[in-house]
Amino acid sequence: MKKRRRFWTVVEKLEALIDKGVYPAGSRLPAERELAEAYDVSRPTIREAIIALEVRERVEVKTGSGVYVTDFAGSDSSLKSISAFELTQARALVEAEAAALAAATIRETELSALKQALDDMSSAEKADEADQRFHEIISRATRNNAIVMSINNLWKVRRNEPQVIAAYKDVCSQGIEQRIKEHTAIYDAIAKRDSSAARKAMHNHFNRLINALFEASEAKALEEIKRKTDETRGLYSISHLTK
Amino acid sequence: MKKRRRFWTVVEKLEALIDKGVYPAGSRLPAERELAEAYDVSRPTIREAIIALEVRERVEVKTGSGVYVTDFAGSDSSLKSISAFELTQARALVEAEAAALAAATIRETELSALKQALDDMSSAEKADEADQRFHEIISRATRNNAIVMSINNLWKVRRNEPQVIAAYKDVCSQGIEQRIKEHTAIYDAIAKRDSSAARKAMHNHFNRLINALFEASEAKALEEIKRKTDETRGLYSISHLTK
DNA sequence: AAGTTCTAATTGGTAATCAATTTTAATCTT
DNA sequence: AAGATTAAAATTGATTACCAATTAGAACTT
Repeated sequence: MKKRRRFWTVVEKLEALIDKGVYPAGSRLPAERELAEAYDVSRPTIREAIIALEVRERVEVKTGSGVYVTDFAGSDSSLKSISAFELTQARALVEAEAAALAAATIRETELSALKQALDDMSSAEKADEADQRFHEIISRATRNNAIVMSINNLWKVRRNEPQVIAAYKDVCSQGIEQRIKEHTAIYDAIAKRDSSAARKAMHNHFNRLINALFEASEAKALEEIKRKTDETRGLYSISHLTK
Repeated sequence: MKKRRRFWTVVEKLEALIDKGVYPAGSRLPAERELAEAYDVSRPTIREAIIALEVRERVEVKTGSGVYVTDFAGSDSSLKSISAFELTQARALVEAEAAALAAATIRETELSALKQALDDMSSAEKADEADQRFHEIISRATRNNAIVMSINNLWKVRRNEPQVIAAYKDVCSQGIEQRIKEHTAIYDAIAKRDSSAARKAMHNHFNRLINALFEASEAKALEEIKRKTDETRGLYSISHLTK
């Protein structure tokens, strides 16, 4: 599986070095010829890699001078380490309002699709997909592309941020019937076109999630403390001396 | 000002042709050598341009076969034509909740910065910048990076979507004292740590904006109708015959 | 010390060449 | 004639070598 073009591997290596701080923001990269020798590729290949980094706005090329690392500090604030708590709180707020809106604007066909998603949540293998579908139907039912975009972006964080994925992993699997119960409440409220009930039901759903996240993280924190304590205990223990 | 590297001009031309539909999604671009001749540059330069397009995910390169245009239809759904109404509604919902949260979590230093932004709104040239700063301080005061991200993304739409820019242009300039009044109400509510008042004040602010947008678009629609009517009248008029 | 000039380093860009891969067409086999 | 095999053509992948344009810094002059 080495069919990828060479410059991509150079891009990855250089980007890793930039992220690692070996080439800090504002600093100059080694000359193209040096890089070519260092990575054992030709100069055009290095040029291609630099162009890729330039398109990604990681570096800036100054003719006759060199390649300089872009100051990327604030620019990538969109991916500034979002925790599972933050994400869930944000989702609670946005999706609750979306549900309230959707209760007023949803169509019959969407309502039946929502029911279908709810039913699909019962089967274990479809559950996660159905969950996502459920929320997406509601977001689209708002007839507001800005809201759809916002919720989509939050889902992107949900899918891409490692710490979020890890945190949700522990929580999602447990309490399936509880999850279905909450989604049913959301569905019922929307079906009744009751905006404030829909908002409340959605809030309730996410509240439970946040609490579950809290408990899980508490449990993990306790475990961590215990582990460290054990380590320390091992360090200072004198039991091995008396054995 | 032609210091830009050559491949960028090629990138622009090719991207324009792709957008225009000359090279539809899935179709193959001409061979590198043909492109090199067509744009009167060398083959490496064409390669660089293609790499730039590849990094942007506009094309896909298949070794020995050719360069194919990526199907970009659904991928860019995040920017699926958001109207000023949609954006404002979404901002109303999200920023109102942010204000409610911020009322509980804001610090004194942020509060004074908020006051500063409020004062700066009085001077005409700083007004827009101060407005943006005002809302950003609130979003950051939530201590929730997911919310900050969501609001930032909505601001991106605000700044980049042409139809949104045009719609806001007509509205923002008028009613400056009204705008300050609304922002003062928001500030007061947050300063009092009154979450529901902050939410309400923010809602009120955006409601006025939506109404203003409505009026402006109505006025424009009327104008458009009148223009078209005049055109038609001119077309069918017999006045020029009797003159 | 300040400004100027020159030189070396660096990126910008091209041409020519060969390798690897894919597509296409021709050829062979059944 | 249909299908499989093979060969050729087309295309991208990558390198070497070369020269031009720009920049940074050293050396020089005043």
